[in-house]
Order: sequence, then structure tokens, then C-alpha cells
Amino acid sequence: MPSTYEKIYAVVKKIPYGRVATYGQVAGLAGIPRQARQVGYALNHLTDNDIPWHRVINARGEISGRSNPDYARLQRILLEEEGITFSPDGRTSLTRFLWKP
DNA sequence: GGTCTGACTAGGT
DNA sequence: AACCTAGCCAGAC
Repeated sequence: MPSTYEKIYAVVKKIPYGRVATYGQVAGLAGIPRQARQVGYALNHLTDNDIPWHRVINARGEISGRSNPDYARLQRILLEEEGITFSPDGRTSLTRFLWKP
């Protein structure tokens, strides 16, 4: 029986280049609805993986706050390198970039 | 084994 | 549109 974290990682790995997914969406696809918080918690424990953690954002299209703001800056840079654009208030258009499996 | 925590969300104001 | 609240539940201790 895979742990909750392993299910989450498996889904995040599927997010294609240039697309984003929300925490709630990842939770649903992982078969664990309403556990969006666990998704973020799982990603927080990542160290050096091939998991595209930066493609996971919150339901409002913005990068979620975390204990260390440096990672938020890095996340935005990584997304911009994939062609995802941000509005001046730091949001991205979910209509355009949300991953629809 | 009870309590606390939290990269969240939906719904109301 | 921004802010608040309750609900959520696997881990950590």
C-alpha cells in the first residue's frame, strides 16, 4: 500500500511541461480528495527529486506562501522559464495554464 | 493515543 | 475583489 506522499508524488510527476495544477486537483487525481493540505505538506518534504513541484500552485492561481520565501521566488522563475506568465499582482491565468488531463 | 500543525479550499460577507 | 471562517486529515510529537 503506497503512502499518501507516494501517491501525491506520482501525480505531480505527470504534470506536463508548461502547465500547472492546483493542490486540490492533485489531491483528487491521487485518489485522496479534500487533502490539498497534505499535498503541500508532502512537497515541503521534497529534497532532490525529479518531481516538478514548482508546477503546483493554489486554486487562485498564485504561488502559495511558505516558511522560506526564497523558494517562492525560485518557483516563479522556474514557471516563467516554461512560458507561464504572471500578472503584476503575482497571479497566473488558470484558464490558460491549468493542466486538464 | 490525544493534540497540534499546515505549499489548501469552498463558501459566505 | 479581498477578507474571514469552518472544514479538512495525514504526519509529527
